[in-house]
Amino acid sequence: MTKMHKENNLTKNQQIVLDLIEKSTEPVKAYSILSNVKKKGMKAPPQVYRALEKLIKVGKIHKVESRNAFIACKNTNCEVSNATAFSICQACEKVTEIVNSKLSKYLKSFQDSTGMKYKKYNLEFFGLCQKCKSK
Amino acid sequence: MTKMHKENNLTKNQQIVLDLIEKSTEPVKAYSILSNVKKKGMKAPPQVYRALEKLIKVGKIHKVESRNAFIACKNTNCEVSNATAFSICQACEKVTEIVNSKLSKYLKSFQDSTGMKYKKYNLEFFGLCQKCKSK
DNA sequence: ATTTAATTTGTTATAATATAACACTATGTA
DNA sequence: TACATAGTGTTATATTATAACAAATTAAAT
Ligand SMILES: [Zn+2]
Ligand SMILES: [Zn+2]
Ligand SMILES: [Zn+2]
Ligand SMILES: [Zn+2]
Repeated sequence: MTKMHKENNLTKNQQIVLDLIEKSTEPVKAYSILSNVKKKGMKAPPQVYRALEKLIKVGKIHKVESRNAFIACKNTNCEVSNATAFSICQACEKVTEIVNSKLSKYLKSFQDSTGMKYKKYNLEFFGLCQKCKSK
Repeated sequence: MTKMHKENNLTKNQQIVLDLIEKSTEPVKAYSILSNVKKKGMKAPPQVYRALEKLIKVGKIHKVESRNAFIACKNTNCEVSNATAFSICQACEKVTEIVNSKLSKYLKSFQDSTGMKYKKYNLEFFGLCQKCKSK
């Protein structure tokens, strides 16, 4: 069969899932993805979770751990997903990826007392967004 | 009935769950807690999850989001759980709470470009611990 | 071109994590 | 007492995620 993807090296299923996540303005949950891609032929959870796993690996998306949801990367694939930071509104659940080079430099060079060297971090900030704050 | 707790204001179930988590040297999963407290009379998931919720609220324990597991606070209840940082070994899954005032000061005062003010953060670092690094 | 290895797929089933709902009990305060 | 708040025990169910396996596809190597 011919190649099934656009200009990158994603497979058909991976591209379907990525397209859906990129179109969304909010984090998307795995089973919401599943129900939305059934019309495209993806029928079962493993198909979705496999695509998600690959997309995370290549840095196209991130998992928002505290929400069990997935969001498209807005930051040049976050050096393959090893340095992620999010801002989460506790009222409306809006999630934004934080792009801040000072923060990422600080965290990438962080050394704890045990001398452990980190390869990766994930940071989630919680609060109220402008909109919710002014209500 | 008489008071069911030790010197704090935890209930019997909350204290049972806290004792178990504090005794553990590694993060504990909810269903592992459940199976270990059945002999103490806690029989169903909601009993465990309610205790966990309260313990998190008062800062006695934290949830390690990327692992869906719970760990006792080692840091004066982290100002009621609003500023947490963990070091996670990707090989042996050892998890340590990071106590570092420079880091917490930096993150507590962090301001992003949207002007959103944060009430809470959770940071998870991933890498190899000393032991696993030298293998 | 044929073999090989690595990856991805489709599928069924099931595991693991977490919450809803409801009647009831305990506790603290007025 | 009466009231409000919080916690309990229980059953059922919702949500999130993975195991396992046969088949198909792809990339690379001979
Ligand atoms: Zn990113
Ligand atoms: Zn908001
Ligand atoms: Zn703590
Ligand atoms: Zn280790």
